[in-house]
Amino acid sequence: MLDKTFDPKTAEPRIYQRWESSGGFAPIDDPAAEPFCIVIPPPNVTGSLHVGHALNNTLQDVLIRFERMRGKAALWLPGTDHAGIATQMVVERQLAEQGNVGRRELGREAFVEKVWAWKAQSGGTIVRQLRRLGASCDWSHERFTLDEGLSAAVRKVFVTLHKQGLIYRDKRLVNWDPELQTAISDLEVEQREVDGHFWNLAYPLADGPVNGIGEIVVATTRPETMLGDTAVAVHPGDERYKALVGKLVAHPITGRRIPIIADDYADPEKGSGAVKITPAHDFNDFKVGQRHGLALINILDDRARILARPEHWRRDGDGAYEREAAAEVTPLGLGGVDRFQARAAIVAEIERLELLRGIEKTRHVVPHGDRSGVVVEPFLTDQWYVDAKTLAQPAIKAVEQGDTVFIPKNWEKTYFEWLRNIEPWCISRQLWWGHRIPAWYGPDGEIFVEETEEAARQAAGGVALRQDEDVLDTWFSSALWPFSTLGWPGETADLKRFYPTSILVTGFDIIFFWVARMMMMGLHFMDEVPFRRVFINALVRDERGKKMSKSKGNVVDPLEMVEELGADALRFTLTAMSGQGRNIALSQQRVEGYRNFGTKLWNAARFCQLNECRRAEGFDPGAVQLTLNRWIRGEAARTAREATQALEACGFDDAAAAVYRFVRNVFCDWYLELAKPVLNGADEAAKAETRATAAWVLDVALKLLHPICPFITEELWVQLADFGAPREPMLMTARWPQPPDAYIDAEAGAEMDWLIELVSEVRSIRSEMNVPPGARLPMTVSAADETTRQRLARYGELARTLARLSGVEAADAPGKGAAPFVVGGATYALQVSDFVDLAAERVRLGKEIGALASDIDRTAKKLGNPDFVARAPEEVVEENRERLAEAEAAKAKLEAALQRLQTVG
RNA sequence: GGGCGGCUAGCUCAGCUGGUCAGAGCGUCUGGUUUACACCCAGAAGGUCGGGGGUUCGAACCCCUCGCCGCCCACCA
Repeated sequence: MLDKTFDPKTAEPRIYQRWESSGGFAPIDDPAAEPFCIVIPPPNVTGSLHVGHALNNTLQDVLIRFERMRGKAALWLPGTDHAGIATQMVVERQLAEQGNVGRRELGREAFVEKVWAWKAQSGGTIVRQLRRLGASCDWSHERFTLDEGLSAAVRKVFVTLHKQGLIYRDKRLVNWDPELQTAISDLEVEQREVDGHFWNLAYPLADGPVNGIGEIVVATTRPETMLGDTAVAVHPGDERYKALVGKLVAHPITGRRIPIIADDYADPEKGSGAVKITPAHDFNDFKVGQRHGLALINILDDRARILARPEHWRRDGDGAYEREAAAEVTPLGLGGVDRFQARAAIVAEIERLELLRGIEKTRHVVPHGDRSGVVVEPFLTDQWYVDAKTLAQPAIKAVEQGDTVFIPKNWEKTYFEWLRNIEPWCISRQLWWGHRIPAWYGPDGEIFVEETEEAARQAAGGVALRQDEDVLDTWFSSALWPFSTLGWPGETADLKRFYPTSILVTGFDIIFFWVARMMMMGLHFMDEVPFRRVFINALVRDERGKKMSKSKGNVVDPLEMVEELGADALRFTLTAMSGQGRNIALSQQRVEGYRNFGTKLWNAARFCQLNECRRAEGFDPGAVQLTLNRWIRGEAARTAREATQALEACGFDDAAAAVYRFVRNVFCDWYLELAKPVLNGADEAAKAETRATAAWVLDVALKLLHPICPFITEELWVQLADFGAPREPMLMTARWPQPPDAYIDAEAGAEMDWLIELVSEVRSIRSEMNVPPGARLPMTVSAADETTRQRLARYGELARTLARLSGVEAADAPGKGAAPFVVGGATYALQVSDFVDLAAERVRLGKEIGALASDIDRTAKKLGNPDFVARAPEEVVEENRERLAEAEAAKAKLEAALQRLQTVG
């Protein structure tokens, strides 16, 4: 016998153990089976499971379990990401907390060893948590972005792209994070709005006033960058400054003579119309500098402190840079001073020189590093770039053609927008944790890009080489994930079988970071999209629509919920709430509700067990006789169809709602209740059929629920293994139900609907009339049509039980002190005379009649409109006619009843 | 500045290609020892579908407009 309740805390880990040791997570070894593959969005190896992971992985597991049960060779390929910057930062922080020497003092090798140690120590956490959630990943396929195979793939891709000219080294401005002291990509820059100032600075003309103009005023929010100014620009059409173009100004601080140039970039509408040009510290100015052949003066070191000796660079016609001997020494003793202190010092100096022409407060957006949170500097360095523009073209085309489809589709717009405006991707990072760039430098700075040091040495003719110090952006290896994890560059059976993968499930926040780049790399190296569909799941947020984050303290810990209420309950909640394109606000109450649902299911199974509802050998649901059983078999078929279609279309919430409703509101609320009299009755044949049907329906329900709440369903499946005819030993690998549509029996459906309506109507009146629950009431039927008479003959007994009636008698009209109501083709009257408050009853009838009257009114008006009758489809018109007739009949009956009540009263 | 999404019962949300679409869950209220389940059962209340205009025989659903809210991209004169 089943226990009273299911205890997820002890049962779930036990069940998971059984699944895992069964080998059932691996794809079935049947060459004929259709492959279905999902690669997991690899979480940070040292991370832990948050609600977003819980949602994302629940949905993947639902799909994998669904397809596995449908007989496909389902592979859910798990793994983790080394997460370069994030992990390195964690370990650095840890070193600091423990009072150890820092990364640089420790040295590269020792530091990387520390990171591996940290990975060994905490790397298992998230994987354990995924298991706790019930994720049916094939752990034998687990990969890590820094493992040997994936590292080989990274080297191969890098070298190949380099040889194809799609990866190159370039000196240009990058987003530089002075805290982490590394370049970061555009995507890792976060624009934050902050308070700031416009400082209006006067630059005196170097050779005296022109046309009476002695100075030119520029505005800046970053006065310290003026140390790197190499021009002042005005708009070519700006009459005010026309005469000044070509003249020189004297740099207020350094005295350097710099030209006034004409360039469209200067906006006459903004400020004074003149703008200082600092090519080495501003992306726009960089372009202006290129157009005008300006020198670039780098004034910052890699921690964004002012250089004592600025670096002067000049670009020749081939785009090569040449360092000019720096004549200048940074004035005012600013060498080595922090950028913000320098800013204050410069402003003070300008003020002292009486060249400050005003300060305005402003709010403006300033780029910050998304990891470090500090202000990012445009910084002139040598970095490796991917020619993303070229790789993007096939990626755009593939989605345009529908080779890969986004769900919901509108995310394609976001995808296109980014790819069509893509910039070169800076992939080198000045970090130590990651894939070291496979490039070596010869004594004269020649570059050799090869997969191994040995190959590079050979290419170099055997001279001593020095490997590039930098590592690759984490997302570089992530971009290869769909094929590198399947064994590429080896020509493995997995790769052949499972690439392209079936679907990617991820959040919209990494469409650029990850999805687009996987598309680019997948198409380039595999000549085929990496996945057929991309499902963008909702983002879990707090109640204010804010992203959950540790710093805000609004984080819900999914594992706490799992511990308290079970993984099934959390999974059901997330699945049911996963409506597309929406945010999910997780509430404890909601999860409790689904925990309760699990208990409900458990008890339904217990009921079946108590009533000897064993699976019958050779049972054919298509052959059942009883209306009740024909009805529930049809409802089960309909639900199976709904759930299947919903899951095929990633309608997770629809699937969850369909099976929930079926189990709770159909099977438990009505079928089992209606079955009770049969099960307790004397008709042995009916009893046997009902028992077999109930057992069959329960199994169907367990199967349909399994992808969403795998634990409790598996437990019931196993505990009922010996309860009747044998079936598959494990639910996880049992076959998904596909009851034929022929099981749907319209006649049985109509009769049960009628019975349900009749019982509900009686219950409603009893409640409204405050009839004591225990009281059995007589009911009369009048003006019953043939159908009703037949149905009453068949189900009167059932109705009596469920509605707690003492009897159902035919009568000419509702009797005195009776509460009338209309269902189908008859008027019923519940004898509530002992309890009824006549006034209340009049009110009730009045309300009913009123509702019918307004419905009649609306419908009649519609039908009275010649345009409606003429233009609306015939079936819609007919539907309205029927509706009107029914409402009018019902209203007439109730009015007659009310009339009688009046005279009695 | 460009773009996207949202605004439907107290709360969180379903409502696909316009015609039973005004719904669900939770919460609230009322009443319940019907032998599967109080993690339960039965019943009820509650919304002029953000405002305005338009198209249509007919609009929560299409168009325009306004108003909030959120997000993404760009932007340090």
